[in-house]
Amino acid sequence: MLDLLTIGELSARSGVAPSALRYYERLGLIRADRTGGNQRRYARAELRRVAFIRISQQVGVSLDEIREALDSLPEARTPSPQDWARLSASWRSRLDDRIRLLTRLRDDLDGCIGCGCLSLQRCTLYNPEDTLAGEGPGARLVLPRPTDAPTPASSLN
Amino acid sequence: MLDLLTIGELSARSGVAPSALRYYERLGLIRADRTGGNQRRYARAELRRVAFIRISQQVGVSLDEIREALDSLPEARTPSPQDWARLSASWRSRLDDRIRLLTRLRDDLDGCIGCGCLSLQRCTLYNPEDTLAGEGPGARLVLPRPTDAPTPASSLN
DNA sequence: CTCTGAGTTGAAGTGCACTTCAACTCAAGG
DNA sequence: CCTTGAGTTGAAGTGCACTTCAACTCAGAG
Repeated sequence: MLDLLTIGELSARSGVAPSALRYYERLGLIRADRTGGNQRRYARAELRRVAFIRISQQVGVSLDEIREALDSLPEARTPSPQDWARLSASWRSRLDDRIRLLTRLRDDLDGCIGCGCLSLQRCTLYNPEDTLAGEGPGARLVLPRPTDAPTPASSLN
Repeated sequence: MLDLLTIGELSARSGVAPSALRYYERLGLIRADRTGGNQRRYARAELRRVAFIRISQQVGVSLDEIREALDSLPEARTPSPQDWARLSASWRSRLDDRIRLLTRLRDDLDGCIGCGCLSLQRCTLYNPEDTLAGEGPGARLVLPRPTDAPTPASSLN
């Protein structure tokens, strides 16, 4: 059966606010059919896209990159489990990197904070070389490299 | 020797842009003396504060919370290594939570994405119980909301 | 048919963490 | 003294990910 969802239903089932769903649609991350009265109707497959979006955000991926990833899904048919697995696998090294960074941070935190090494940029804790993009408002784990400051490498000379 | 740093020097040594340092000062995260000509001069101890700020950001803490934590440092004397250790310890459970979440995400990613469970809110991957506060639309799925974490101020006194 | 709740739009607003800008002063070398 | 680079300010701008708003229409129950 076709079983199309209203925006309210998709919101309730995904836990994502209707305004966010409309925003995602504007960015091209999800799509909706329209009724005669111009209301959105979502295929059930969109639920999976929304799930993928939210999970990807947790990995630290921007909506723009998520859109690129979603664009690689087949348009003709409903994506298969394999299609989704391929996509999720592409985030995996990113996830690994982030876990590594946070683990190192945790293991070094007590021993390192307060000691002299924190004054220096060469401390691995302070200056992780695998800096990643931001994660969204309020949840930024690793900040983008400041642009008008000298790079750490050069400034230590 | 007192060895005060200019904003440019602090920027170079910390890797943080001068504009960001001024911003931190406005928020009350760091402080500076002034020369007769109104230029900022930073004590060396500020370098450690900046380091703490950047590390804390990587843990996922907002500047506002970092300010609260820094406010708990002794004002009269230069903070000791123990003072810093106490502060860093307060981020630790947060870091643990974050690592746990990402690890689960990584371990479940391949197996779970694409399967039917992603359509459901009860999927642990999609809807980790330790981060979901509300249930209405607009409820953030994962962006770390420190509802359970002890506030730095209370936990440190 | 009426009523109400759910949906529609574009535009503007929010919050965070900064950055950029213009217009200006200061500090240090030659 | 002059020049240049570094520093100063408040105000405004940026980018992301949304949310809120006003004004409106639609869909389904009674």
